[in-house]
Amino acid sequence: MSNKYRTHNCNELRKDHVGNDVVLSGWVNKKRDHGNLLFIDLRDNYGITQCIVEKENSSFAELEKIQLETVIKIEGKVVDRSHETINKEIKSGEIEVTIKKFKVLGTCKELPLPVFSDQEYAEEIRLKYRFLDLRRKKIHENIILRSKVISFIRNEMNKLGFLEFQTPILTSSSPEGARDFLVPSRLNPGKFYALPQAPQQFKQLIMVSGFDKYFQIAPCFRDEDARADRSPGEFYQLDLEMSFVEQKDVFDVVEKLLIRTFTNFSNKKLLFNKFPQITYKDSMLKYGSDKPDLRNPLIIFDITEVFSRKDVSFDIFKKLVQSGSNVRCIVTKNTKDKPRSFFDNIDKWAKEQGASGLAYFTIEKEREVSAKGPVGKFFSKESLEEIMKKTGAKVGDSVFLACSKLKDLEKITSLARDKIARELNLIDNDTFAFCWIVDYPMFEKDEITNNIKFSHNPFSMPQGDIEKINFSKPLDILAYQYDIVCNGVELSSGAIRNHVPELMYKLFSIAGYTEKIIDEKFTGMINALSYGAPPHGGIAPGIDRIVMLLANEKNIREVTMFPMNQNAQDLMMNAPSDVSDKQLKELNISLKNKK
RNA sequence: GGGGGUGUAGCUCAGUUGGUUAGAGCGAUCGCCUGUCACGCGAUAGGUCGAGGGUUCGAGUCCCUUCACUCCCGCCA
Repeated sequence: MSNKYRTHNCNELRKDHVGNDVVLSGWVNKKRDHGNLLFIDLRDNYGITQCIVEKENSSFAELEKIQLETVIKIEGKVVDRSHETINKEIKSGEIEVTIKKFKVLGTCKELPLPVFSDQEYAEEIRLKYRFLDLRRKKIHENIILRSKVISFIRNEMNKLGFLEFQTPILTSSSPEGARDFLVPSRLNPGKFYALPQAPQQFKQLIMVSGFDKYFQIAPCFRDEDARADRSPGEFYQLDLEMSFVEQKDVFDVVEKLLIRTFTNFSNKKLLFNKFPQITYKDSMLKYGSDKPDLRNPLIIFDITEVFSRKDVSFDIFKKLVQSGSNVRCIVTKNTKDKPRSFFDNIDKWAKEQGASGLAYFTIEKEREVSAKGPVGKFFSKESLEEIMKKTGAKVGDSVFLACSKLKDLEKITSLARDKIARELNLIDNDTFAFCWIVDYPMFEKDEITNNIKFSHNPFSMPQGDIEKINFSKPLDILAYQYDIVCNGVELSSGAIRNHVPELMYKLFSIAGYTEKIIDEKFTGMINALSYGAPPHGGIAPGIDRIVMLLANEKNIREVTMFPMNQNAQDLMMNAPSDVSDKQLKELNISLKNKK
């Protein structure tokens, strides 16, 4: 491509072009002014070309004063650089362009933040001037990576026989799940659309419509509070659904896709080429979480039973155990020589996390096995041997113990597992460890109300023979519901769906929904399932988190072009904002507390 | 809704036990400089120390309130 702005881009000229007259356009990345000789690094999306102008040139004075980040067009000749002046850092470093003429295409005011700099700077200013921030190398490359990953995934999905469809953005609010974003309807006063939290019902309807395999890079909207790995408001999923499949068929497709994507875009090793499948129950016990980081070799063991032994005199824990608490522990290998401060810091850290601390002891053996450390004296030789048998701990290892009610216990041991591994440097940052978490329970008990509620997706298929499910023990019902986790990051969840209307009514009734409510709230779905629905299932991996892992970023805003801040405000566009009285009137809305 | 961290020049930061006129680097402006690539050298401008209140002879520093940003908990089928 050659036009009045450029004959080449800023990463195109090489030794072969020496002698050519060229036109380049781009941003003034950097100037180096030697008084009678001026270097200008001209930058565009593709790279940098060093341009040079000498005092004799009539443009010299003007170029010398030009503000960084001004957009200019230069006309000049490509010249060879002498051997000593070659810059190996840039691809065009063997040549430079002597400027004959130049023209300012876009002026630039004094910059609120430096573009050419590796400095970190305040989020607020970055978001307000996102267009400047996005010029910076790191984030510019992240956004390009994101584009490439999405395009690669599209291509792979097409190859796997999936069809891409768009689903509505203005849809109906649903009673389950996160808080909805609502959109008032002008033509239907007093009624609201909701933005989709996911195209869940639509993708199932697509299956009922007979399309067999669907995918979409789908925007999802949930009005929940932000986290480092969670944008407020909106995010993207690779939403996919397949008909006439079992769980393993979904797994095959997704494993194939993720392995291809991750090997294509990262040099990190995959710890497992076949993703291990861990049941929810096992994961909660061994890792204290349903999103375990399997790069971390530490495992949590339940040793509650040990605290009913007569030869254990750890009375605080024993009393707690009697009142229904559990004891779980983490064993660290060969840590007998770690300084006291190592253990105490972890105990102190645990207290900061809101736990009552982490007790610890180290197993030693002179004549016989004994435990050293503040609580070591409470354990007899035999009780230690039982712990060693249960946990695989050996002489020289240390045992960290926590005791509390199950939910708190899972939380603190999960955090401790991560903390201790980081302290001991046990996590290999150059690997990706994927796994499936499977066999989620269909229901759980609401801790506050004590009511039975859906633990995940209410449209999931319960496991087992439908005729034989024992609905009187809902908490024992497992679902064909699964998550993918990578390096402790929850990448997606999915399920084989319940396509049997009678079963759906039954399950919803357990969670407290009458037939009338279901008919009202899930009209489209329940209706569709009554007209010949195929068995189907799917999953929806989070695009943003995939790109985060590939870009090695801890914050989702580093892979999002125009993110909102933690308070769900777009500082660049000034959203959300006030609207006119006319707009409100049209929508039949009056504000309760107007400023 | 709750807890932690941060807030000093356009940007990144320093600022001791509360003590004189609040500093540095980058950027900006002006000057010098022909081989740099984080060019170099010299000078100048630039401050509501987030805001408000309090303690004190005296507050960037201590206390209270509040705002903004951020991390976490809750929340996220």
